[in-house]
Amino acid sequence: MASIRDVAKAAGVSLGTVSNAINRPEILAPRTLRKVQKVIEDMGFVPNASARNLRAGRNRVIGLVVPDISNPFFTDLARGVNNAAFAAKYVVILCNTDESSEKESQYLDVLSAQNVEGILITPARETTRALASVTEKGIRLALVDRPALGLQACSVAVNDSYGGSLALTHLYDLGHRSIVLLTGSEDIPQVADRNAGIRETLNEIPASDRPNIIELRLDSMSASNAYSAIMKKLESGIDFTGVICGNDLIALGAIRAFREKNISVPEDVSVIGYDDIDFAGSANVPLTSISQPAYELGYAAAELIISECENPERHVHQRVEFQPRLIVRSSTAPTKSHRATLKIS
Amino acid sequence: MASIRDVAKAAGVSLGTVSNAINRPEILAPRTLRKVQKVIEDMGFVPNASARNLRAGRNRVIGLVVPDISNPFFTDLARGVNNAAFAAKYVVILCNTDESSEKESQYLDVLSAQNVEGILITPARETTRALASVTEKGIRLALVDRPALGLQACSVAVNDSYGGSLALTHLYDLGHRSIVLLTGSEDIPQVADRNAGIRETLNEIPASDRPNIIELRLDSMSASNAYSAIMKKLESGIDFTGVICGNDLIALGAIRAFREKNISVPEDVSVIGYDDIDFAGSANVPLTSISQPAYELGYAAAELIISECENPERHVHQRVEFQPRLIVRSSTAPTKSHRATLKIS
DNA sequence: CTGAAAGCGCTTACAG
DNA sequence: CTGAAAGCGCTTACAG
Repeated sequence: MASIRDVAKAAGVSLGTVSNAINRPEILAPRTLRKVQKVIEDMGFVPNASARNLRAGRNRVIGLVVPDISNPFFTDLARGVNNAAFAAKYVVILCNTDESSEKESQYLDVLSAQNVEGILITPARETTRALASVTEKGIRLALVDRPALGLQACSVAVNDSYGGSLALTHLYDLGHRSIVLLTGSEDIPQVADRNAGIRETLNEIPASDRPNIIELRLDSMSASNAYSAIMKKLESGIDFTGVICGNDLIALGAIRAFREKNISVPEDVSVIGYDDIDFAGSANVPLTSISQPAYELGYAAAELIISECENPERHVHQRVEFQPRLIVRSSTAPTKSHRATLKIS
Repeated sequence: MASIRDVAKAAGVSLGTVSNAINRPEILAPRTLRKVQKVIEDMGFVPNASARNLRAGRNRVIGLVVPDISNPFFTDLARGVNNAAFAAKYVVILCNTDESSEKESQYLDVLSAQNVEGILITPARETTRALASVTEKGIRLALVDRPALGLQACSVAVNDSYGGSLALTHLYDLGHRSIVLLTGSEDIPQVADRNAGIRETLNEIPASDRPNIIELRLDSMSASNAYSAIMKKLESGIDFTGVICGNDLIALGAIRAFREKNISVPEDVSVIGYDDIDFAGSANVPLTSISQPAYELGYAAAELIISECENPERHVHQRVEFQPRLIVRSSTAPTKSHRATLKIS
């Protein structure tokens, strides 16, 4: 590889002059500058980043650690992070942990060995120790979709509790009073928070009018699991008019089960999803869903950590919270009795 | 940040000894080694990567440039790249170009400024010049899902022409003789290759028995576009029994249109998708599709470029080609006349 | 087995 | 405006 010394020799100037041509072109005599630039161009010279970074004491690299990049939520998040980084001339190392906390801590070591300036992470449960040791090494941290739990770090999140509340309120307003909650394990913080939001909202409703909630837990939040769960539930008849789903795939699986049993959505049963995946709007029954601003979340997280890297002393840790939004499509409708009521009034 | 010099001072040894403790622990006296390791541990010391890389002349960083990380194909590809890199202790910088060749060339500059050792890229059309200049700078290249076009580079690809052939042969074997080809612009190389595969296979069939192909082109390969295109096509009646789709979303959109017109899939019309996305198996009508080994593609590409980085002189450029696979589910079936024929024989 | 020294490629005061 | 020199943090022969 050509070095700055080769360029200097070829251009007949000193080594410092070449460096100035690259970093402070305005202080060179125009003729000298042109001469040097031409040689750089001709040789295809690119300064050695390691040497530059060694001098500068920084490298404009950040790491992004996610549990599952195949999940559309994290894909969008990654896009947001990338675009924010690109705009600030930073670069992102992507680390996909496949939900394994062992792999997560290995990746943290890799990133620290790379001396990244900051790490954006949606940590697995119980990895606060590994994270604390990262911050001790002077690497800045921003937590995505998780509370900071006493760590010196910024965090960005979606208000999941509000998301749960949105879903329940929507069905409640449509007159639903018996609702299936079809979701995953409460070990998943997002699931727990949404359920908490649902319970809270429930308690604000006078007991006489309070919807009855039937909880069904899925091992894995997939369409096929949801299909089976609803098929099984329907064996004992149908004692509900609405379903709140943990994500859109669950909603699609549930709708398939209803259709197979000739139960019409939304005439007989309303179904609401979560995440508002790309496909939600093009489904057979376009899905009502809760949209999470994953891209914005990633963009904001990257901006936070980059601003911390650029201005460590002036930086104050903060928590940014985004609100999910209800997207109403065709999979939810007023209950029959509610429609009747509406006609009367 | 602590440096190797601080560690040496704290441990009461020379600077070279600390370095040896890190890089060649076996040559130190056990007592000295333990002493130094303890200090390293206590201080949370991490060697400066820039300095190491400057000495070593390499940094174990590769770049991955993709047009759209939201596309499940590229998401899976990225997972493969990441896992291969992780296994080889490399790290991946992710670059998402949003299909813009301007952004692509900016990213190439960024990556070259970072002095990555290699770049994996699915290039936009007409960027061979930018790529050539990258290789001139001594950065190794591997092309993903594109021919190398005279570049000094390895390449990995899926045999798209064979994929097209698989789809056509499947419908042909089921007795379909009038088939709609619902796909995107031939400017997209994959689309062009698949269509070429279809035409080739067509020509191998005796003219008397050769299926009639009706081509419909979509501006954008989305479910809603496909829905509209099929709705419009059906206005003039139904003169086909099968549909070959450019991707699974198109297939899902088409099926929705058929259902709305009370045309049953697969009894009246067979529909075959492409990509075998996660959701294909859980759709209302589980989709027959062509599966592309995206993860494997990424893994192989990363392995190729890493082996080139590790052994530049022994390396020989190569092209690795993967075969797509036909995944038969419930959206395709024999035509009615074919079923009759089967009964007779 | 340990320690002093050279050098990786660059940037930036500093003297001219 | 130009050029010689120091030093960023590390690794690795080399002498002891």
